[in-house]
Amino acid sequence: MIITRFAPSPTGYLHIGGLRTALLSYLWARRNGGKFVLRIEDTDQSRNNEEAAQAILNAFEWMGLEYDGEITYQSQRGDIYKQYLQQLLDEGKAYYCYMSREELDALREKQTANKERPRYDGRYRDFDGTPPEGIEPVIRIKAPQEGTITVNDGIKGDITFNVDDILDDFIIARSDGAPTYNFVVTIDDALMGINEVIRGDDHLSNTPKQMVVYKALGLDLPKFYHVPMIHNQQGKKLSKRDGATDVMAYKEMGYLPEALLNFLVRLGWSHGDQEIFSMEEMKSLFDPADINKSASIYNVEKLDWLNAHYIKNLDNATLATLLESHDIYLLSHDKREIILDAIKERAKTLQEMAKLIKEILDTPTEYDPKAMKKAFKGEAVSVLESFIDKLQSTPDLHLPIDYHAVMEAVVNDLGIGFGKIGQPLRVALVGKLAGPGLDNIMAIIGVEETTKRVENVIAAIGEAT
RNA sequence: GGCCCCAUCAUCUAAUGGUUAGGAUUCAAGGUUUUCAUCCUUGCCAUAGGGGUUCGAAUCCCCUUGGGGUCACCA
Repeated sequence: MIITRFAPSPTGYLHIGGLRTALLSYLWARRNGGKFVLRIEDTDQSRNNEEAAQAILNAFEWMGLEYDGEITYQSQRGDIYKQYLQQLLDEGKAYYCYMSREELDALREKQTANKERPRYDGRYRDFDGTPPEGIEPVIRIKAPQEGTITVNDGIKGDITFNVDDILDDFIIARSDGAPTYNFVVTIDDALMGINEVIRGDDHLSNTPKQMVVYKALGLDLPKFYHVPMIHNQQGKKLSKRDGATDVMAYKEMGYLPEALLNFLVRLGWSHGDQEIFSMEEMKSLFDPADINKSASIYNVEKLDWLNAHYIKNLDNATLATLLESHDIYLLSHDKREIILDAIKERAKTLQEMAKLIKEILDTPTEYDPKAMKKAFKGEAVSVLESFIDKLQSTPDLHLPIDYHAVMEAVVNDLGIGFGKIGQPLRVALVGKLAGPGLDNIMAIIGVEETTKRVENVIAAIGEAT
């Protein structure tokens, strides 16, 4: 059975790049009927906090990503790590190193000055003398000192490192006894039965180290997939300065989870010419082996297009529910269907939808001067007056077609084109020259409010002249 | 700087030795729409450069250039 994982360190919110590797791991597990587990890497006490872990969970919930089993917290597994640390010590595969930070720094400085690679020189590797006083030792692992290590990556193929270029006896436990990242990741992945690791390729250089730990512990290696990074417009790794990187910020901006997931799965992966993927399709089609080797640039325009697509295809009840977090309450509004049908093809985000709905529901408080100038030349005022008369004298106005009939009657009576009434009426209703169909707007706000808005604009024209 | 990775339209990608290099987003034009948006049609735009191998190269090899990642008692 394939078991994948997502292992964030809770130092803040869930990052969009993290969400992507989580999604890919999730999809691959689901496609294979395997498991997708979650591990919180909270070993660094000073940087972690509970809110951050909760924020990650919230984002998972919003996205609809379900993990299997219980969450593993590294902070609760100290005893396990100690046990394996002791095992390596007992087997002579790791050792105490009494070098002080100052000595280490000095060594590194000297090496850098000599244009050598900064590395630990192994001075305590075979030490059996009396340890110096007053030094709390770190534990280092005996890493191979020659030869090569090859990572068999499922995306990039075989990558061979020269041990001499990249390794030294790296620290697996700090002087306070706390185990380090490359050590605990290995133990956890192995103990949790994770056999397929899908992670960002910024981890590629960690992999040889982790392989050293796997080997020392006699554990089976998982299959690795190192997914290329997401870059910003400048071609650099996406960072906080690049705008929205917090997954939950997308909720606030009015993006739908399905749009964001669809967008992320298509970054670096494709299936023929298909652009739209439902969750079910992703689960049955995604394969990490098909991921591109190159980094991809994060491009909001495609996300906007996808989001608009998903909004258009959402049913109105769901839409109304979602809009409540954007201060629009339509669930029991009697014109709900007309409103949403009129708006949902015009917005890229829920936030934008909310704005457009407010523009219809709220009486305009100001008029775009350019629109006024353009709409109110010639007989516009008297056309509007005729329209109001007709409106008042027509009974049973409910649906958009009813209002449309009134407009039609007026243009026929006066022998004018639709534009002659459409433009001034539009300015009266929403204050500008763009927006949904006039018949829809009037059906939503009703005869009384329509009349009021027309009277308002006529009054405003009177003031202006 | 050492090591590693990468390279097809502006962007996301397809084409696993033979295609007029395809699709999508963006942009532009036209149509539909009283307007705007949607939608439909059309258009613009790419194999980084140089050498090989081959009847034939975006595809395989080498070099160059460019970009990225990583080098902690962080994760």
